[in-house]
Amino acid sequence: MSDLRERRKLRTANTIRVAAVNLVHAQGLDNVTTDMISEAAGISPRTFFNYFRYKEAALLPPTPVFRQEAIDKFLQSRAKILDDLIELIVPLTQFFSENPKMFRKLFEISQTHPKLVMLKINAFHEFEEMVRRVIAKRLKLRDDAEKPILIAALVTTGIRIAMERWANDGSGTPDTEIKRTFEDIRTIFAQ
Amino acid sequence: MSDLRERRKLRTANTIRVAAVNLVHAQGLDNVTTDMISEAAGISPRTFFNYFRYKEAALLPPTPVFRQEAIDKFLQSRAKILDDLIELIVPLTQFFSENPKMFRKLFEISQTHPKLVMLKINAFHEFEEMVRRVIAKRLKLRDDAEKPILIAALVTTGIRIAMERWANDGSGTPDTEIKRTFEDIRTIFAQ
DNA sequence: TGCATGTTTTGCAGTATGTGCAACAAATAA
DNA sequence: TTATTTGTTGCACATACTGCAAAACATGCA
Repeated sequence: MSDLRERRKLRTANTIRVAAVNLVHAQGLDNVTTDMISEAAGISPRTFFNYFRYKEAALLPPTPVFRQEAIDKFLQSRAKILDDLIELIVPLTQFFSENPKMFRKLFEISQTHPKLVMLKINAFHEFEEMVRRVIAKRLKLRDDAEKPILIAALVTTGIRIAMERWANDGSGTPDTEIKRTFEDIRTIFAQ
Repeated sequence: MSDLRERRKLRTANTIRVAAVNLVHAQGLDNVTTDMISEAAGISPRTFFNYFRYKEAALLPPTPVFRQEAIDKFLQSRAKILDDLIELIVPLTQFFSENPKMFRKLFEISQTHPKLVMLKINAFHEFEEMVRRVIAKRLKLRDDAEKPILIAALVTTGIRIAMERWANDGSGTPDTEIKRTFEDIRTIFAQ
């Protein structure tokens, strides 16, 4: 598998994404067909489904993945797990802070249609599973043990709210919002 | 609008639900068509869509609603808001603890297909919005203020995990799992 | 009872999503 | 150049879902 081919595929996927986001932003999800997106992206209708399993998938940012070194560091650390998790996750928000325009457009779109709200929520849920697995590994527990499940759910919820805060008010960076949110969470449960 | 008509509609909706759950449980979501469900429920294919907007909607329990008296009590209480929220929400789980078989079947199904996982998550998200509104009212804040958003998200996450715990291990009742889960959450954030 | 009214169900015709398959085109390796 | 691998496309098809108007049904009232 050559490097060129891979980059070409990434570029094509991105072209489709841009076409999809723009069309949907302008006309609404229900008024945009996969044919229109393909047309705008310069590919055949069939090819659209080679890249995305369903129409709406072109409207989501690619699933983030932890860098291996970051995982290793997290697994070996003995500091508080919540702090380490935040440190592990914050770099993933870089994609958004580097493309704030695209992100806000995506965020805006995702509020216009129940289907898209659902997909956004689902993306966080998949993220939650990834976080759960890495927590289980650090705690040397099974994937489906109670502790990893609960911590992953709470942390993901915090991240979700923090990103919403950031997308809404605009000032600051994702990571300051994340820190502020988790302080708020502590306050809520401290009594 | 007579009472008879209303009850008939509820009964029909339920017939469709039962047919759908059983068929999907036996054959998997992708091998069951809306035509098959309609056939099994004794209605025409077109009528299916009079009752449910999309195929999968027949596979979800009806959205729970707070009873008005419970809301009033919650709004007027001056106790700790987290405790009051739990007290407000626990009665909603009665439907499940009263129909454990149906619930477990639903729960089982919802793990077999990404689409169904997504719908389950989405159901909790809609629940979260309901909780957020009632929190905002009690705190005399806007719906989109930070505090209601955050508290609603955290509480809903706790409930979701608690219900998963209950569905998985089987013993006990939903409300004991809810209390145990929130104690665990406190522990996680107390340091 | 029998008619008039409102409601629900149904059939039909049509659009869109999404899949399998086999032919084709293009890039890469030899 | 030729052989091989990889990606793209067209076609045929199943299924989801909608709008509309006719038919069937239930209900309220003379």
